[in-house]
Amino acid sequence: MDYLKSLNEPQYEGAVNTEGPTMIIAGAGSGKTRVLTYRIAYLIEKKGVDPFNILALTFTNKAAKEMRDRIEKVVGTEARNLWMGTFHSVFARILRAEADKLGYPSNFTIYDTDDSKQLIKSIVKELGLDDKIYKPNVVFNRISGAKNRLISWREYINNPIFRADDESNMKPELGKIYKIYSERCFKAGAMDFDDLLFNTNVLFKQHIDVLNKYQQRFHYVMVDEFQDTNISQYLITKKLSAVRQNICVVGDDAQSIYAFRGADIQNILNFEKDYPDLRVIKLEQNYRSTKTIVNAANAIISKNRAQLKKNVWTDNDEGSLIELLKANSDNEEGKLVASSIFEEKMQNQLQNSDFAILYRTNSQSRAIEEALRRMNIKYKIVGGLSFYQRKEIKDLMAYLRFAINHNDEQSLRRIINYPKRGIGDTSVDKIIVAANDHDISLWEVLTNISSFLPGRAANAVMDFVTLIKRFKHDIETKDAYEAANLIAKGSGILKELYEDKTVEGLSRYENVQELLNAVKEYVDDPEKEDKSLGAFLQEIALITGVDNDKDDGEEKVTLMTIHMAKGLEFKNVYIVGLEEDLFPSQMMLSSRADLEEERRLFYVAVTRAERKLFLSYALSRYRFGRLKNCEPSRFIDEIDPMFIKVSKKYGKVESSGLSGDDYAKNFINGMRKTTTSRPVAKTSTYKPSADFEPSDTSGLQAGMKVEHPKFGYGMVTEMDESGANRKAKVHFDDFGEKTLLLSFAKLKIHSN
DNA sequence: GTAGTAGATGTTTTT
DNA sequence: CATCTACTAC
Repeated sequence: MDYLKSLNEPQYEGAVNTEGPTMIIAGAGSGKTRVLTYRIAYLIEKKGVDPFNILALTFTNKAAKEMRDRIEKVVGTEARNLWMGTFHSVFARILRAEADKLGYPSNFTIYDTDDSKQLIKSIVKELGLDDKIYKPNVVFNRISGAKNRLISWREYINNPIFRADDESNMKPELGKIYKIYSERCFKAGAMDFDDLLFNTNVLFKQHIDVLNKYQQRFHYVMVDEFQDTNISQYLITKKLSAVRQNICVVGDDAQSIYAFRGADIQNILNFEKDYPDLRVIKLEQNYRSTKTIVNAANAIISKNRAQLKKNVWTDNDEGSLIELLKANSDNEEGKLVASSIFEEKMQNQLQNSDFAILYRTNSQSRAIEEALRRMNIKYKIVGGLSFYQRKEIKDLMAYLRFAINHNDEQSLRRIINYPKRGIGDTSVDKIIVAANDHDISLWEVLTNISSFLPGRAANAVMDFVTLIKRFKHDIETKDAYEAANLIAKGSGILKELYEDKTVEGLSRYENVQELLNAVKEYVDDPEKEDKSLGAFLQEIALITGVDNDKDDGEEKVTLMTIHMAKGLEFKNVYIVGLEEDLFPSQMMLSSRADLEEERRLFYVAVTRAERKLFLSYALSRYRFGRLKNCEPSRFIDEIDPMFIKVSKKYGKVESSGLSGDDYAKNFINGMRKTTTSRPVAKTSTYKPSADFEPSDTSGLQAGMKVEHPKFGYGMVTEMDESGANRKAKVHFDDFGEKTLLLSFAKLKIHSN
């Protein structure tokens, strides 16, 4: 038990108190994974628990794999038998085994978000509804939200509150769409991500014997990142541990960043009520970061209203100040960051892998990438458009999926006319309508197509059916690799891509080959028992971009979204694009709770840094083909200026406006004006006059009336000249109180 | 009814 | 900037 000696007191408590309900509140960088790892190792080694009886749930496959590796290092290969994985993968596995009890085939397809949205889109179209009002995104989120709160379509339709809510949002048909969506998924033998959890709940509720079986199996249940669980997930773990009560959850309310996915911070805040004899352990010592970073992070999160009491502190050095870089444009921002990395590397003997660049949205990576390439700094992007989301991969996967599950509507839509075989949209719509109107399966329509379509189209469909039957035969008689190869060739996808000699076409062809290689690797892996194509598809259905990152051993700077940065740490971290409306995102600013989530997101990002933290923002950004004005993020103001050093070295803002890159872009776009302003928030009717000319703000004082090009008229309530930047608090008529950095704010002084 | 093309149109985060 | 939509020609 040597490893236990390396733990501090609360960590040790967390590792050895294995019986009864336990909640570990783990501040950022406090060694939570370590505690969880040793806890499991302790159970196996000291308590002699069979790994088969331990269930450990994580949020990403990566986290699961990492923890399994770490446990394996301590207890050896026995750790392989642990039930460890994401909620989705563990319960998909259980659902496959019990699928018949819910009326699903065991080879059910898993729809990703893309599939779900496509299906919603076609349903909206079939119902003759306006897709400007019933936007697939919005409808999907509403359905997803309902499922995550375990509200079935029946309950949804019968609930007057939802109805009233939807009607006031001008979307009275949402319940109907939810119903049809659920029915169509069921008919297609498909579950979406939320169904994996929703249906597990249904399974455990309807089949007590099944629940009992798994209650008997899992003697110990552990949940990592508990703050990110939604109700649906929480209830599953609660049910599973109901008999033995050995449930241990680890989390940090300050790091809850998945509310948009239904994560409910109340889970962690209310856990105590559900388990009155709960043991609560707090890990408050941060081992990762400097005092400056810990304090700056605490400053941000302390502004949140709902939180658990916790005092994160560190013994580490004071460290250097947080550097604030400002740039004229996103391209210049990229250059600043790239050259800063270059210098840091030289001065402090660091490697590329010591650096991470974090951003709020994936699209922000472009400008950074360009700059890094120019300075010849190697980088890798984690996440983003994952391999399995690429069109060519999805196409081939659709063939594989459909050859296994002949009722998978979304896959059929993808492949029935790709490559082109003379079956147009109208025919496809007819097929799907026929299946629904006559209440028969898609495959039945396809195999009896002459009753539904006129001659020419029917012939094309019959050829397609023959093709699929052949593929099915291949799958049943050959291993996954051979079958996939035959399907790639037989479908015509390989030929289609091979003939495309453009750069993109070439890379698509290579990607398909890459997928085939992945199948081969799977088949050749001695640890995999089931070598069928079905088994392969099941395994990769829940794999995402992060898990897929291949390491070729080269030292690289890591680029990723802040969400992906969870659980990682780097010596130097750059957070870019710290602009109002981008981070915090304007889409999130509908309520105070949403702003709190953005703060937690920022907190997570900040605490990734071990030694140095760089914040940067651009005053204008080239997005979606347009150049837009930006303002520095309010988060900069929420950190005590004591911790910030405005970098003079890099942040040279020239008054002339645009850098070379942007001039070039403007020229190409034929734009004479340097910038166009961002659209104003919905509630506002304010439009700045065309000749808006900012005034000199040097004499600005509390009580003065001002005009802002975006926020309209307001009154200065407070001036702050103490820090590096002069700031003014302004109460705007339409937008409430804002803090403005005066060196950037475009203000017109009207009177006093 | 299908295929090809020119023009319009969004754009958050992840399992 | 890639994807979707509307239009035209077969």
